[in-house]
Amino acid sequence: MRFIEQLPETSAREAVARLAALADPIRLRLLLMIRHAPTGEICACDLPDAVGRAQPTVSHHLAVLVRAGLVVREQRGKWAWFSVAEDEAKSLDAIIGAVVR
Amino acid sequence: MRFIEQLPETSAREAVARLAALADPIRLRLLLMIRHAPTGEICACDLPDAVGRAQPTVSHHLAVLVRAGLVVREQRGKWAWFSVAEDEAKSLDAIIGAVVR
DNA sequence: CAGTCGCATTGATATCTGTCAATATGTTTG
DNA sequence: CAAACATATTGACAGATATCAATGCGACTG
Repeated sequence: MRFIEQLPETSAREAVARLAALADPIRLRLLLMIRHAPTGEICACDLPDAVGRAQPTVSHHLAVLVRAGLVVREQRGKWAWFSVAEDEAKSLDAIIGAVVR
Repeated sequence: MRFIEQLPETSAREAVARLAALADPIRLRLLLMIRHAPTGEICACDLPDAVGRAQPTVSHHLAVLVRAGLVVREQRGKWAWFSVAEDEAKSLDAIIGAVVR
């Protein structure tokens, strides 16, 4: 582990971006629902009701998670399915375990 | 590990608060400097120069870290010293290790 | 005890973010 | 292909946040 002062700008920005993506209650809930889904993925159609936000709001939050590279979107027919990015699963579990009491 | 949907409101809020405290480039740098300081603590007097921000700005960010419970402030004579909260060190290392590439 | 020094607080401002209504886009189905 | 449906995008707005100059407040020091 290097000091962040020595990290290239882009790595520091990406680290903050990942943290910022998690630092919202709705996104954290979305991410945990996806992470713990029995099949490993969740249909976007279920999410607005699940988190109590309007459809565009959920879409926005999902876009943030995808843009941060934490979540992957797959269109399957009419529906969009979201799963945790494979190479992020370990990191996410570590972060969540460290941050949730 | 419980699902966050089942967590009491306050725990969810605290989790997000810890993440939000880290989700800023200046605060992340401050925290890493404190965490990696040879003596385990750093004098506030060195920080504005170290991160390239004005003194009130740094004071503000330090206050955020303290309020989130990640960092402890100790007044020693004229100077204020900051160290990582003892019970947060492990969690912080886990988070930082998972988020910094 | 008056002056200086270190840091916090206040106030002002610009930018960012979460939210939803309205609308657009793309997919399925009749 | 037209209608219906699922999701994304746009636009608007309120609230949060990062920043610094100015100021306040303790604590040392001469």
